[in-house]
Amino acid sequence: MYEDLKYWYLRDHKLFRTLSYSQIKQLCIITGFKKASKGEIIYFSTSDVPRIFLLKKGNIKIVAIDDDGNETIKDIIQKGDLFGELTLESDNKNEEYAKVLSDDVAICSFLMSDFEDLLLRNPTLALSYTKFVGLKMKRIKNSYANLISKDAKTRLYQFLKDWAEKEGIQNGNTIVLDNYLTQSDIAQIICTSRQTATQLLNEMESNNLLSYNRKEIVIPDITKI
Amino acid sequence: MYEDLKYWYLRDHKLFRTLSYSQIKQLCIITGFKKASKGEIIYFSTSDVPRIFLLKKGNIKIVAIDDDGNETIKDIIQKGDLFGELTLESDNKNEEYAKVLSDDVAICSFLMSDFEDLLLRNPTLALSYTKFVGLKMKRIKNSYANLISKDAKTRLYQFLKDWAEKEGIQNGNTIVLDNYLTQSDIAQIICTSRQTATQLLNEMESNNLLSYNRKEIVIPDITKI
DNA sequence: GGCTAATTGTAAATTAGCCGACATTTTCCT
DNA sequence: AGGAAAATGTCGGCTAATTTACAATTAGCC
Repeated sequence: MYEDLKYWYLRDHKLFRTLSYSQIKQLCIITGFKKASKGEIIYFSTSDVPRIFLLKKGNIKIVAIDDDGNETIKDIIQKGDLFGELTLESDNKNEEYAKVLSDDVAICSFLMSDFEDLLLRNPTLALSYTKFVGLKMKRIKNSYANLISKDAKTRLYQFLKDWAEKEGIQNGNTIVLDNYLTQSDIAQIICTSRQTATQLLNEMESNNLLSYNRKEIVIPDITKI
Repeated sequence: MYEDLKYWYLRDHKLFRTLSYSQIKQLCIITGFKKASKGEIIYFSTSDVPRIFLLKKGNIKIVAIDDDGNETIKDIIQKGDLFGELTLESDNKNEEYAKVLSDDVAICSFLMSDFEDLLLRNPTLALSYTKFVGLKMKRIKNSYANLISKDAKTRLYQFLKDWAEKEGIQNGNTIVLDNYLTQSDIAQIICTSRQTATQLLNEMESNNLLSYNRKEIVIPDITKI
């Protein structure tokens, strides 16, 4: 992989903004690079050395399989997100894989040990990273708090609001979302059955709260959600 | 507050183990100290400077109040836990308070800015802290994963197992838990109604899976839970 | 000791939403 | 183009669990 490309990939991420040009140049910690297209499944082979991944392009979902063989969506990773063992602790016993949601994705990865060394040498970066992880935790807490003691409808509304805020293209009160999720995906994220999600979405559609199709979701007035 | 006490309070915590005696001595970042007794409510005044808290003794619960005035238990903090804005980002808009569960507690606190400076000066500490936060995140993820798509009974069982593992006094397969929670607390933690929790606990009692009273919970055989 | 508030016990009514079963539509692949 | 697979739409029965409502017990306090 070209040095220049590596440079840009890191430079681009807000986490590395605190570093100077020469510092980034020196890193060269990116050791892996991968492209994949829609529907592909990427396994994080547990036998391998622990890695941290950086999604450069596209969307993927992290899926876990529990003992009963049920799939659970653990995370939706978007462009620019770091993922993998953010805790800097490898634990090998979890059965997880990633599935590509968007047309194609680009993922680069670096070794956890390299990243740790880097953090040790750059206290400012370490602090940014700490805040980064903390922020992620807060988001998880919030989204889970949302799941609990609220009914499916409220959860769907909240999910749509969050999604709109994060990725929606806003025009006045109108929001357009690039819909790379199936209704089944949405159902899993808000922890309900596929049928209930379908029902609620259709209900919203008849109430003119949104218009749904497989390509995009249009919310005419986000303030009504 | 005496320097010696401060020293021991920090030295005691696994997070600060990486620091030398003299380093800890130099810190003196503890700026607040508080004792409180059962039932007391501690507010984290949002007008105040952002702080990080360290629970030295006892148990407290963090309670959030949502828009409808419903109480939700956000966290149970145990002896030795750090809490507060672990994200190192202050956000002022959340209505949270802490309630003392055990007979009495001791809490010390330090300023977030002081702590940040400390992390900048000690990259190793920063790394430990990140792992610490990461671990907490992992625990939260797991406990929430447990809440979802499992029924109330399974959730109660899992909660008891976790509790037993964390704080139970084990003697063979028998576990004794110091019960500082009410059934209503337990219900909130496992996200069910108080009545359902009561019912399930009584059901377990009649099946000889545990014996419950307000002081302690005895689980004769943890392997059966 | 006795009063009050908090906690725990119990039961019936009601409901959200899961599940199974199927039809229909859309997308994808060769 | 055409067939298969995936995604979406729809329905009714079923069940866990919430809600409402009240009784009984225990703890805390003066």
